[in-house]
Amino acid sequence: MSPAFEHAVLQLVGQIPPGRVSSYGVLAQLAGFPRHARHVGKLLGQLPEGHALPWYRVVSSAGSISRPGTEQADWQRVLLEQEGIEFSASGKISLFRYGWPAESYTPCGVG
DNA sequence: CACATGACGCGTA
DNA sequence: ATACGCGCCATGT
Repeated sequence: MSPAFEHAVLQLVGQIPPGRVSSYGVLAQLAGFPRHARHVGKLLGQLPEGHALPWYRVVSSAGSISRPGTEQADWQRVLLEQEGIEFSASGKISLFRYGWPAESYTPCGVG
């Protein structure tokens, strides 16, 4: 992937406020690379251990944590809950409520 | 070039 | 709401 892609995505991830979440697809689009959702996930997975980015604030478009069953997923849920995010019984997050930026998660794109 | 893989997303059943 | 199939784009074999 182009450095521009990585730069844009990583910067966006850093902009996600505590207690809020964003999704792969939305980040890709905001970064200027629509339909590159998979690459956002790829990028986050390639992040080194000592990074300061809130990678855990990124979930799938359905509001669920990716790669269930892995330590990453387990840890991610804990971190999100620590920021006050609530999970449904099926382990999903309400993007309508916690999604960031809000414009990207409102029914008609209007706030 | 063909085939397989991946922290995804959407439409349909 | 859940499960399956297919599209998407880059990378490795």
